[in-house]
Amino acid sequence: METSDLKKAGLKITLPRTKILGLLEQCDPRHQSAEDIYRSLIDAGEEIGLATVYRVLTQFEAAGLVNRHHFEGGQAVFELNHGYHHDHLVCIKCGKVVEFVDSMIEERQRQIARDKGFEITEHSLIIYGRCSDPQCRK
Amino acid sequence: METSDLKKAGLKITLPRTKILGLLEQCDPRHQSAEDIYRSLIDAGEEIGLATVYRVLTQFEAAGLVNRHHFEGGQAVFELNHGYHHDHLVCIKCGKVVEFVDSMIEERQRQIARDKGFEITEHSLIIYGRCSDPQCRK
DNA sequence: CTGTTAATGAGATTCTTTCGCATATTCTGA
DNA sequence: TCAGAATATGCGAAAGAATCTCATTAACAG
Ligand SMILES: [Zn+2]
Ligand SMILES: [Zn+2]
Ligand SMILES: [Zn+2]
Ligand SMILES: [Zn+2]
Repeated sequence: METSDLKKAGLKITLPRTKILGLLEQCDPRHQSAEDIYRSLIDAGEEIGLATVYRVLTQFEAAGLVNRHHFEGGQAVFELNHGYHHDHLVCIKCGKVVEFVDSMIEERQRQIARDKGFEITEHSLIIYGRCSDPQCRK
Repeated sequence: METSDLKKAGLKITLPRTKILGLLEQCDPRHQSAEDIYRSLIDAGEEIGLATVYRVLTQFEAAGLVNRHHFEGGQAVFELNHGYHHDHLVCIKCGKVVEFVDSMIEERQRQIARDKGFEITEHSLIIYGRCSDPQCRK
């Protein structure tokens, strides 16, 4: 992901935008809330406002650079769009997020929409559970 | 659904609870927000507080009488639990909600969770799109 | 460099949901 | 039937997430 993508989206290349893009690029917490990003930047000594983080993420979303998901529990999470659609498994204990794609599920959804006379625009599939960490299985 | 279910849940049989249960019983708008329910009751001349509606719905949910879903757009919606699990198709134009069940999708989810080492507790599958109404297809 | 235009930060604001508490209602069992 | 204890209610305040307003600052085309 590069700053040139910002240009393509008609967005000026500004410090806040490049910083946020930088944070979104990390793979470790691929799914981060606006507040997570804000905290990371503040803790790193950057001067940025929470409103800017929300604004920028919303613009990135509109430009297709980022996807927003509403997992349970308050804040939306954002992730860099890495090209292919996927769904999520979320651990209700530790918050771990695992991505998956299942072509059978995708196909069945298309079939169901067809049957019910719907034109799909998008979908959200989130499986909640306890991950394999022993701490989470207690 | 009867007031005896309230007793079973350890809840006193009060006017607000029976009124809310009554509204949830209707099939027409099966999926209603707390505010929808509040408005219906106020418009019907009942004296009730919004906080009570939220409180009661949360208790109903805890008792397994009601399910809460977070469709896009602000408020959560509630529906009477009619025994069997189902997922939802939501029209982004008119808000129409269609329920469906697909055993293949359900099975694939179990399989995916197994593969990833997750113990499923629940899941949320919402398909967004435009329904067959010509108004919604423009 | 400089002017125009867009972007930012801070705080106020909206919207949804929950809390706290004084008052009112249930319901038990005398 | 009627206390009295235990719960529930309504109201307003408060919390939490996200957006808006607007004066100030930064980006970048020329
Ligand atoms: Zn876990
Ligand atoms: Zn993801
Ligand atoms: Zn429609
Ligand atoms: Zn439903």
